[in-house]
Amino acid sequence: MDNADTKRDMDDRTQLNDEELDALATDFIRTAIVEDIRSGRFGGRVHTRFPPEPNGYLHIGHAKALAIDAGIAQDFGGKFNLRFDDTNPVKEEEEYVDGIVNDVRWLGWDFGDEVLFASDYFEQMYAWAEQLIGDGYAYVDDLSPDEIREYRGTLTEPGKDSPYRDRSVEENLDLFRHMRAGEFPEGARVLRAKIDMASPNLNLRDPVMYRILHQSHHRQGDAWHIYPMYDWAHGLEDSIEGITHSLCDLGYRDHRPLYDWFLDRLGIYHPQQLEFARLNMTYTVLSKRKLLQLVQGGHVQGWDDPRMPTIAGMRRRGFPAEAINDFCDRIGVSTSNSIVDVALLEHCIRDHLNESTARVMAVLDPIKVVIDNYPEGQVEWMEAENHPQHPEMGTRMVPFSREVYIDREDFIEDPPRKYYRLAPGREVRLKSAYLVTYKDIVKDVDGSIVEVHCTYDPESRGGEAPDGRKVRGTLQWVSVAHALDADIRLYDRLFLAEDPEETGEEGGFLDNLNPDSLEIISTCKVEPSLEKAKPGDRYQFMRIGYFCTDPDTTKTADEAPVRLVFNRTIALRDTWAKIQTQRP
RNA sequence: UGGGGCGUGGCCAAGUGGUAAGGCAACGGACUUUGAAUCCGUGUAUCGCACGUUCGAAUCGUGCCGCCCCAGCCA
Repeated sequence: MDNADTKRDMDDRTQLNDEELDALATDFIRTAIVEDIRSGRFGGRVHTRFPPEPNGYLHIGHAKALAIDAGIAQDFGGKFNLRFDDTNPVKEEEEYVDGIVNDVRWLGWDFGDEVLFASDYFEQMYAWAEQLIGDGYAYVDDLSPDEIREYRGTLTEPGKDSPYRDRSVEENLDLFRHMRAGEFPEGARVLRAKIDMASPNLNLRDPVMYRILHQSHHRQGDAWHIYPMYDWAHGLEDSIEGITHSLCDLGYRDHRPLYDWFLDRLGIYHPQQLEFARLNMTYTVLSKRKLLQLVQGGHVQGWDDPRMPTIAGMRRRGFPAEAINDFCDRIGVSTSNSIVDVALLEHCIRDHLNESTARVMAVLDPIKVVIDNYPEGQVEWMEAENHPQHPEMGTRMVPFSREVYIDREDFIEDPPRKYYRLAPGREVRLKSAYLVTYKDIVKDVDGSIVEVHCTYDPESRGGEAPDGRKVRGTLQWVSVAHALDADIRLYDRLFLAEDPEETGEEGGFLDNLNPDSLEIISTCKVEPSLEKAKPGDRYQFMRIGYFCTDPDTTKTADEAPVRLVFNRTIALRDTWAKIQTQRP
C-alpha cells in the first residue's frame, strides 16, 4: 500500500454495521464487496467508476452498468467516478462527452461534480511504461501489424517470439522515447509487454501497450504521438483514482490476468476487477456499432429518436429516469448471458407513469357527438380529478358543451359481444360530465358516420345518476368548441423480431426493422388545459396511454404553443384489444 | 482439437448438501366515473443430460451435450 492509499483509508472507510452489510449482499458482486469490507481489504472503502469511451451515446445497457457501478457506491456510502476512457483519439469526440455527462446526470447519479479523463494520466502512464521497460517487462517491437498477427499464433497454436523481443533495456528506452517524440510513422513500431507468446489466453501473448498515432486528441491536442491501449491503461487509471472494485462486462474476463499482471509488475495500488453479464433485451439492438448504423442509415432520426434504446431516446420518449433505474435493479446482476423481455421495462415505465402522471382527456380519431337536448351555446366547466388514486394532485376544470368529440373506436353501429361503449340503444358516461344516451346517427354519402346524436340526463351532472342506475361504459371526450389540435406520434417497437439479429446475415438486423414503428396522427383533439404543456411534461391521456410533450412543441412569445406535439411513451394495457384478437 | 464464461417454469432470477423465493409475462375472478390502476387466485419447474458420492444433491465428483466470448497497433 502506498501513502495515498493509507490516507484514503482514514478518510473514506464505509460506516456500516453487520446487519446493514448483510442486507447489502444481494448479488455476487455486492457479496464480494461485503467480504472485502469485513476483511479490511482496501481499508473498508468502496470506490467504483463508470468508464465510457466517448465514441457514441449511452444506451440502456449502460444504464444497467451505471446502476451497478454508481448504485453500489451509493448503497455502500462509497465514492463513484465518471471517467472517460479517451485513449484512442481517432474514435472520440467532444460531442459525445457532453452527451454522456448529460445522460449520467439525468439518470440521477452523483459523480462528485468532477468529470475525469484517462488522458489526464498520460504522463504518469508514460513514466510507468519506462519503469516496465527498465525492469525488462516491455520492449519495442518493429514488426508490422500483419506480422504481429502472424506471430500471435491461433486459438489452438502457440505464438512465437518477435525477433525484437530481446532488445536491451537501453535500446528499448531510446526507441520508446523517439516513439513519443513522434519520429516514426504510424504503425512502424509498438511497445509490447513481455509476457508469454505461448499462453493459452491470447491476451497474454505480449499485448501491445502503446501504438504510434499522429492524431490530435480532443483534450491533449498534439501533445502525444503515442497512445496507450486499453489493457495497459485501464488498471492504471483505476489505480490512480483509488478505485476498489473495477466492474466491467464479461467480455473482459479474459483480460483480468493482464489487468493484474501490469499492476503487480508496477507494484502499485491494485483494485479488484469483477465482471458481470451485459444487458440484452428483446426487440432491440444494444451495440454502439448497430445503433450508429441506424442513425447513419437514416432508419431513425438521430441518437435521440424516441424509438432508440439510447438514454437520450428514452428520455425524449418520456421514460422516467427512476423507471429505467428501477428496471435495472429488477433484472438482477449475474454472469449468465440472458435476454431480458422488454415487457419488464414496459411494466416499470407504466408503473412509474401511473403513479406520477396527471390524467387528461384527448381524442386521437375524433367523431362528433351532438347532444340534442343540451342548450345551444351553453358551456359548463366540469371539475375533473387529476389522479383517481391521488386526490392531493388536485382537480382541473374541463369545458363541456353541446358538441363533443369522442374516439371513433368508442362507437360501433353494430357492436360485438361484450362491447360496452356507445352503440344504438346504449347509455354511457362522458367522464366527469353526464350520462348520455344514443339517439341517432348521421352518415355521409359513402355511409361513413359523421355525427352521433345523443340526449343527456341533466340529473347526472358529474357522471352519476340520482336513481343509482349503472352504466358500463365511460368515455373520454373533448368539447368541440374548446378543443386544441395536436400532432401525436405513436411509437412501436423498432424491430419486428424478438431477436433482430436472428437472420444470421451480418448486418441483417436491418431486415427486421418494423416499417410501422412510427405513426403520426395530426387529427387529434385535446382538452384546453394542455395549452400550457411544456416540452418534457408527461400525462396520461385517459383510456389511451402515457404521452409526453415533444421538444418540437414550440412556443410563441406569449407562451402559447404554436403546435402541440405529443409522443406516446407507452400505451395503457388494453384488455379489450386482447379480447378482440382472441375472438374476432 | 486452445482458453474463459454460462445452462433453475415463456423471460429474468434467488438458492452454495436437507427436500425449489420473488418479479415480468400468461390465464381466471373481484372491484372500478380510465375495459387503466388496485386486490385475490392459478404453474406436478425431469433445477441441460448421464452416471457417481451421500441417509439426503439444483447445490459435491466424473463424463457428455448446448450456448456465448477471445486470434484490433478498438474499448
